[in-house]
Amino acid sequence: MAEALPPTYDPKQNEASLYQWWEEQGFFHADESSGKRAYVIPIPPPNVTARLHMGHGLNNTIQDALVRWRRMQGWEALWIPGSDHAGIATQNVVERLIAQEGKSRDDLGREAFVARVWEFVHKTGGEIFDQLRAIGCSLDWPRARFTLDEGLSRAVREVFVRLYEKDLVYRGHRIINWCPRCLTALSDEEAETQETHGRLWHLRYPLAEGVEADGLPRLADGRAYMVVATTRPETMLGDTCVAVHPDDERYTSLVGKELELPLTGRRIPVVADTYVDPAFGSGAVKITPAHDPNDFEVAQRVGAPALDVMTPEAVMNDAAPERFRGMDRFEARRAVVAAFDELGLLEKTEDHTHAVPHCYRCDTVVEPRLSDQWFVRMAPLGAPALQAWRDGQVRFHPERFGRIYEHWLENIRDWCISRQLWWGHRIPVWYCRNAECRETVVAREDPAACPKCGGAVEQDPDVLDTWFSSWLWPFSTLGWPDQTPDLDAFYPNSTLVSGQDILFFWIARMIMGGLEFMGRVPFQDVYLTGMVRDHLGRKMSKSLGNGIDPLVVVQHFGADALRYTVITGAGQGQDQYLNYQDLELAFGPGRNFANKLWNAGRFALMTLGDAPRVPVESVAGSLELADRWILSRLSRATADVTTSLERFRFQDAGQRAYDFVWGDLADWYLEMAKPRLYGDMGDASRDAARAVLAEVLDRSMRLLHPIMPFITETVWQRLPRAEGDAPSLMVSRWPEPVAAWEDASAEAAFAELQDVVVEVRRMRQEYGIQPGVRVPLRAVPASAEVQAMLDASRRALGDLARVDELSFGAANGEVGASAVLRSGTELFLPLAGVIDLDRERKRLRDEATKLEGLAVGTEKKLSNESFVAKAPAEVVEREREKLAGYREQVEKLRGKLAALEGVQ
RNA sequence: GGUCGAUUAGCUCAGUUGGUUAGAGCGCUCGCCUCACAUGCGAGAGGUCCGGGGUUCGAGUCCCUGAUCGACCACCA
Repeated sequence: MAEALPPTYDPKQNEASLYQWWEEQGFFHADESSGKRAYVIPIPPPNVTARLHMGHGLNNTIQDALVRWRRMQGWEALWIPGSDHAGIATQNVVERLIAQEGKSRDDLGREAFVARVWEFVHKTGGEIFDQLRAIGCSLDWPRARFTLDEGLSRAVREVFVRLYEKDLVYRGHRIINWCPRCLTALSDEEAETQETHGRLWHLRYPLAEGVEADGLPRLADGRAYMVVATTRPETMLGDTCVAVHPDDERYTSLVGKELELPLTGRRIPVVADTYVDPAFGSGAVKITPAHDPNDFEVAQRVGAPALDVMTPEAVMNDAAPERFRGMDRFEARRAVVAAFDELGLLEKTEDHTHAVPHCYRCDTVVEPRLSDQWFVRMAPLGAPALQAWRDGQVRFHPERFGRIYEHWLENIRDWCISRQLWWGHRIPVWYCRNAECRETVVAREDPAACPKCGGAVEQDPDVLDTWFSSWLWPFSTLGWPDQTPDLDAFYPNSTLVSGQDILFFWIARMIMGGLEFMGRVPFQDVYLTGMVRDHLGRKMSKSLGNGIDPLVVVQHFGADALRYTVITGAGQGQDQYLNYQDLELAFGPGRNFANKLWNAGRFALMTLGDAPRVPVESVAGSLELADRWILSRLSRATADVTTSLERFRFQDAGQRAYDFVWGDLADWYLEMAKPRLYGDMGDASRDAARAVLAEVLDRSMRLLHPIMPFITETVWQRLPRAEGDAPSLMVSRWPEPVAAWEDASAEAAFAELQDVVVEVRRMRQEYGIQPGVRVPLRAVPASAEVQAMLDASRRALGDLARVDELSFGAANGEVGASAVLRSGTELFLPLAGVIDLDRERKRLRDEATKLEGLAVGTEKKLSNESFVAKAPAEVVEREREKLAGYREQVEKLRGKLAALEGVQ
């Protein structure tokens, strides 16, 4: 059996088949009727057309680690897979596809286009699911959902109708963010502001003919004028007034009078509104109600009309003067500025940095546009969501995101949910075509006719924002609005793991939705991951070509290596940096760790063989120091890993398990146990070592399973099974710390042993003693206890240190290498003739000097009255002990030096 | 313009409520193909904890301030 295992672990041979076995065995399935406490994670549904990237790799690994851990702890753990129809994104992809055939969506028509998108989704949509399988995600596949499937569509419709009935959804004629490329409205969140270096143009608006005023500058022809500043000069074509502050004395006499709007021949009034900041620019603001949200509000207050001068594509329309018609907005901008300049109406141009909103899907500059759209009234939904956080019903990790959430909710604005797209949930609103009636029908079932007049109705052509289905995810996936067994068992969910970028898009809205429709927060904990960046700190992106394909990593390093790397690569909520040019640097350590586990397993197979598992309790009488030490360390590691997971400290959990397995178990215990396991130390000793080794390895695999599921299962399957064990590690029990194993004195004694061994190795290295050379070691232990420990570990110590003869006794000033350990134990290697005595003298002197320095520092500290008076007694006591220790060591070193005096 | 992060070894990161000589991995140097593992074993070098003030017996840790990088929010045209 053992010989069959190659010395190097090959993840490719294990992972896919292991995953398939888990899935076939039904281990991923959560039973809604088990009655066990439920642990549920709502997956952030990836876009249906998405391919897995490192961001998915990170947050799905964390989710899987949590689900696997809770499942092992005995919870009914549910993780439902799903994907998002991703309205704009998917529609854009398909539009590009058909564009290659020389067609537009209008050529196809709505029905055919939507059919085409479905076809595309069915063909490529499942790809990301296979990729999640490849990294080991234990998702309950038969429960997979899609935001546009029948059930979720019903939930969306129910929610829209309910909100309409409560007057929380309404149709409004407002300025919204409009993408002139996608030709749809966007929510405020979908308009991403980018810092842009632009210009601020100062334009002169002359007073209209027959209007006079004092104190204004004058043009060459004698007309007085006002100056307005703008970053978007083309919008002046749609100006319908100029606003000044009512208290601005420069302009009070002008309020109510008219200006001539250049290039248009229109006369527009000067109005007063407190929105204007008199200190900024000229203190006069051009008002373009149809193309700026603030201007729109000012116009509403002062009763100015709105004049839309652009087409949906942001091309100047027929309302613009003829010479500008048909011009793109940026072309018109240049033309307007040139025209002002020509007329002597361009006062000045300044450089100006400001935030410009861009479409989050295609990066086109957003054009504010006046239109009819559907909105959700957010204030009534936001208040309970804010309160829930304040009450501690929802907690963010890291905590600071709570304040960001709070700030957003306190300033929440209504949510524009209608999109002028074809791919998505059609808005369940019908309008009566009877011009006399015009009834609006909002209904759960499609109406055949107008309920008021019996006339024909037509459905609103728009669809809903993609996020309008996502915010229902935690309960819509469980069958809501029906009262299903799943909903009973699994709502509320438990933990949400997500990127920070969708805190507002998704997380905050889910909390609002959960409270509104289910009456309870959808989850208690929210863990926000940082971003995966390249080694230069840049976002990974297709255009920069600096991304890392998780599947390539799985191929070359294994899923466990990927998972280990992302788990241990960043602190809570911190960004992670990975070098796409050197995958070995990033993922090598994880692969090596998996290989370490593999080999620990091989070692166990070779030494434990097919012998039945013996419980540790049954060998309690013959446990040796190393046994007691490793069991104690294991219990503490178990407690630490569990605590770290509970606190969402994944990096700590991974690191702690790694340190235990590699640093304690592999480096020390396995080495010390070898002679015993080979039978050199007698049967009792061997049996004790076997029992302990089996126990410790078993528990180590359990501890690491949530992070590295494949290798741990692979090793665990080959270990001797304990009575009544589960068929798979993934459904076995999470280990508990064992108080009875924790043994401070064993740990202290073993630490002394480690000191001895390390020191011997150091001396051998220092003096270049070849591995095969036998050198006698003498040790003068500080106490009978250490003496006993050294005796007990004699064989193991010899093996580790590669010192074949050990003799314990006084060194008597004999020439050789020597060392004094922290415990006071003195080591001596008689090396006359082997070593350079001058070098040894120097080493001893240096060591003594260093210790003297430390002693002086400590002495000074202790002679400080304030320290002694104010520091805690135990701290002072510790300092005293330190000082005594330093002095003792210095004494011994001096003795050694003296012994070397005069020796050649 | 607000708010919030980050800055510790060449690189990627830990460092719990202030308290032994600030840690790990990778890289580097040296020695090892030692019967689980060379994806390994052993030893070692390497740090003004971003700068400047302050509080304290004591500061990587707390306060103030500056710098650099980053994120989020924001209607100053």
